[in-house]
Amino acid sequence: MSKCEQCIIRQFNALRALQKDDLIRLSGCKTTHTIKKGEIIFEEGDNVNGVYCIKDGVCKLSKLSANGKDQIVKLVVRGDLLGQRSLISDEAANLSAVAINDMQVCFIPKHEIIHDLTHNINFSVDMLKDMAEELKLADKVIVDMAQKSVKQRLAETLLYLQTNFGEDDNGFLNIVLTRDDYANIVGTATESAIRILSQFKKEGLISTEGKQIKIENSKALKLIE
Amino acid sequence: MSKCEQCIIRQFNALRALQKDDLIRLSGCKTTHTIKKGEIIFEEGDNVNGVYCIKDGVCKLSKLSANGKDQIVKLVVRGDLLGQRSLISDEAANLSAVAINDMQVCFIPKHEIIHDLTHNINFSVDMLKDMAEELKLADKVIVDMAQKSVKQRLAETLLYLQTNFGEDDNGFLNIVLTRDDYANIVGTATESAIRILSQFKKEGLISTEGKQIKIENSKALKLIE
DNA sequence: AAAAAAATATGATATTTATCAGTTTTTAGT
DNA sequence: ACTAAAAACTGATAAATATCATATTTTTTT
Repeated sequence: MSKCEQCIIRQFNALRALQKDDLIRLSGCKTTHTIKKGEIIFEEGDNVNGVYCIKDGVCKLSKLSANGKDQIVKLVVRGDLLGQRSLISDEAANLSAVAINDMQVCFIPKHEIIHDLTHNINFSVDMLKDMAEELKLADKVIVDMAQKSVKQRLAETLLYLQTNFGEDDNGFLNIVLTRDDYANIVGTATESAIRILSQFKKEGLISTEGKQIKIENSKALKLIE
Repeated sequence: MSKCEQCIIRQFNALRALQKDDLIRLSGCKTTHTIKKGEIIFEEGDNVNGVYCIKDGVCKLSKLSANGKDQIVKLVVRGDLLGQRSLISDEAANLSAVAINDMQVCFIPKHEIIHDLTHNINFSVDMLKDMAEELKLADKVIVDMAQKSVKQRLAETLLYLQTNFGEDDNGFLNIVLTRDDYANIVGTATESAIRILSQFKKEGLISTEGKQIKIENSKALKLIE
């Protein structure tokens, strides 16, 4: 089993603030898990009882709305923590987490995190900084949802995926989402998302091969209105 | 000048975690301000250099979108802190803050807050809890924006104002917003907000007298779809 | 490899929301 | 109290988006 002291992933989140002895303690109580694509990590209302540190893979954080549609609020990726919001508020999960592809995660029990939060001020301040960044991003999403068209949001989502996940040797986005996921990220009907992607394809902005998407003209995508 | 040690407002925010000697120190460096309705407290891009503790009044936190419309992200009220997000991230303001009615605020310089954040773990954890709560609310707004109709959002906004600001002796909401503000909260065109309010009036769900709004049938408002 | 299921795609149409243009009412300033 | 400006309102129309129906393609299961 890998050791927290030697894990480089922690540099990407608040765990970077921990010292060697803390990390050794974490190593002793953490559990490592493989999560298959499509598996539910936790659902709204679940007691999470700890924090996941994402070593590899991606999951979607979503919330079920009254009309039965899932809204994806955030993609959680390698290096991110998962579950810290609920842990800090000491509440059941507010969002559901579902794996988008195969994942490797470490689970750190709640009491260990609480211990560090209440004894290591660097850790709590770093956690606070991470949370402040998340809040800023959430505010941006609110404004985009309220003021931009579905087409603009879908174009931005594609560009976001390009910059954050990169492209493979053939130029396809390094993350594969269903059309339904795209719809649930931009907040529209699945048919609408499909239609707009088809339109982008016709206009030569993207090309597709099954679920895979290649961005052909990112400049034009940025100019969509 | 009033003293932080005796101020009850701090019970509503993270400042509750501070001890008497910290509060006396704050009292010595804080400044008290009266802000008139419509005045700008800070704008996107400004360096805020501290945190405002709202003693009275309400302000809107908004962001200008590309199409020139302001999106109101949050109403900041008595007891709330203002400016802490930017301070923690050590960035210029991400949102603008404008007074919706006359306000009384205390301004606490940045270095004092930083001092407490890095020396008082109860304070940083409390700040973290407040921020986690804000993030949860922001996530809810994202889902509402994405999945609910303008009419639903406007109905919910009215109910939110009723529960959070209450009503005066005549039954009018204890907060007065312009139709433009309503539009900027729900993320729609001003005319659309006006039109829906008119419709609510015709249906007997609300009544109005100038800018003042009275909720006549909250049960029916909850059932809007 | 065949069958079943799921996902993608497209057309037709309905509904929602934005935009433009103009009127009336309210508010603020002198 | 009068005037100018701002805000609220309404109608007509255009544009965006959702919904329903159905066909096709892709993926999964047997």
